[in-house]
Amino acid sequence: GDLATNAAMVYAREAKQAGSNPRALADRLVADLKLEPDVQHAEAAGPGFINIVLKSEVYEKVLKTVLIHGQFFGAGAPSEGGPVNVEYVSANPTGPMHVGHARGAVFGDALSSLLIFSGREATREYYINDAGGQVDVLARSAFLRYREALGEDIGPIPEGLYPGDYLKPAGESLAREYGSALKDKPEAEWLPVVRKRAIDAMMAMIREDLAALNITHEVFASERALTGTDGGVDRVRETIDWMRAKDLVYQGRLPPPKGAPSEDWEDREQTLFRSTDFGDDVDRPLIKSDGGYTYFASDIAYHKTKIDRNFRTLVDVWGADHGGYVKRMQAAVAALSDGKAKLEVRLCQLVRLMRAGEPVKMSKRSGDFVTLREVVDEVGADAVRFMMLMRKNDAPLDFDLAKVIEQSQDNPVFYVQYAHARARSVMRQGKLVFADFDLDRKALAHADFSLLTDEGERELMRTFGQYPRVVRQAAEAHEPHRIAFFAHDLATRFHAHWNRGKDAPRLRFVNEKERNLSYARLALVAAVSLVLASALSILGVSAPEEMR
RNA sequence: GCGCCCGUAGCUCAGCUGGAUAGAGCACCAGACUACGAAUCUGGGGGUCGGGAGUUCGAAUCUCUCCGGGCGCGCCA
Repeated sequence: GDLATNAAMVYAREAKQAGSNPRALADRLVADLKLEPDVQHAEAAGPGFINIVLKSEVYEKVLKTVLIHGQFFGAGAPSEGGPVNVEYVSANPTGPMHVGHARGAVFGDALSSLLIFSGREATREYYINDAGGQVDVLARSAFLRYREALGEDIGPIPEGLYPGDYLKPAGESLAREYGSALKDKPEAEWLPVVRKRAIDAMMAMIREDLAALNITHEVFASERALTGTDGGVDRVRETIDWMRAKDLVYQGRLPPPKGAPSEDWEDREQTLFRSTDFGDDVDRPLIKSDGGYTYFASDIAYHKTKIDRNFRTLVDVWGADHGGYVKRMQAAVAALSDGKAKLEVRLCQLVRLMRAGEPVKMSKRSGDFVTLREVVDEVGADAVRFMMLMRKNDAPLDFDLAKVIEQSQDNPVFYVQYAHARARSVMRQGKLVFADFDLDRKALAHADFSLLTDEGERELMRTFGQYPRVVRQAAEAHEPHRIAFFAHDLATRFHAHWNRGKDAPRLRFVNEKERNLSYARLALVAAVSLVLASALSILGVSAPEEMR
């Protein structure tokens, strides 16, 4: 592939420059290619194209390499480009995770795994939005549950509060610890206590939701801690002062907003970040009229901690509804790092949860939304993860519960897992027929690969021979879905070749009369299962020995 | 009005960063189980890659411009 492309490019360039005879150029290139050590045969095809056949040693080398390195076949050389900071899941700690959150979570997690696999360092971070008004609403909602736990009839949950049952345990725990001591105090006194308890309870729940999806973060950063409101250093203030000293912040006025006319618009002087100097459309306020920090201000402070921790490559995974926020955050990172650090933002489009073709309604306010946990319990973590990764992150995703459980070919998770299980099954069969076979992968690496001459076998080797390249390119492009498609492709070719053996018994992997050939073919099957397992492990999906 | 994302088979989506006749799955039609696992496979029909212009030897891919959809547009996070 690469060779032919390069040849075509050289051909085109020279043909253009010299205006010389294209045919002669093609012939010369073919002659050059034939001298390449890996090339067995080359011939001119269409205009500007050359067909190349590789020597069989190339295939044998790939197969041997897989068997020697196992699941780490395709892993890159140690880090070039420095450590990467991957921030994902921006769920507010006001309730359980829902399916929309899962997409960014799975994407960020798989991206991190992919980067690490390809030889880079990556740190997974979760930014807890626990500083705004929403957590006060959460606290008031929890306070109701607290009174309820004390035996009070609280009636229907008032409009504007979180109605979900998930706050009941927090209320009960408050009742156990404080009895009725908080009940009649003014809000200003109970709010901090209840808020902390509620946030902790919600974060514990979210961590469980994440764990159910096999997602872990190394760093949990609290916005509230950055603002120093509960004691501690006010990092946001420090950051704003630091920026002011560098003339990145000034006092000024903004033009009124363009879109839908807002009635509460009030022209006033405020603290602004010069984001327009770094590519943003308008300068952005850092301090609200009530004196509190804007979300942007604390987010800047948070990203400064990343730069201070020597990260120069930052990846943030957000929901698509935060798209309007990208430019200003990139401007901030550029300003904070003198342009040395780069922030890439991957936006995840919405997930539409479906059941048998019908959209499932999800409304957080009303409390009747489908939680991520419910979905994971219903279809399993593997299915959720794989489905989320079978799409580019910037395309919308329909997630149909019925189809995921269906376990048909409509469901790529089972298709790929089945290929792996089938490969393992063939290995077991081989051991049954030839009890003395050593099927350890390093032993298999000494099989006689020159016996593998069938085109279907060659095709399999060609396919997983691409794996290192796919990994490298997926890592560079920050696109873990390519790994999912690669795994699916390899699974397809393996299933196809397996079925060829059903029609033509001589192609079967295990033939009692063909001892050496069977051993070589089992080596091939082992390689398929190893590469499939490797790809699945990057995606965080299990590679089962059998399909139950 | 402005910014970002998307538009590829009836449906859901790939397309290896510009290469050959644009590919899968679902659905539809016709086939393969006395089984190394049929949760699989084989074959078939189905396309002006939203429209137009440009760059290039060469465009689904890059640029511009329309059309259509999604998200966002101080002091919500």
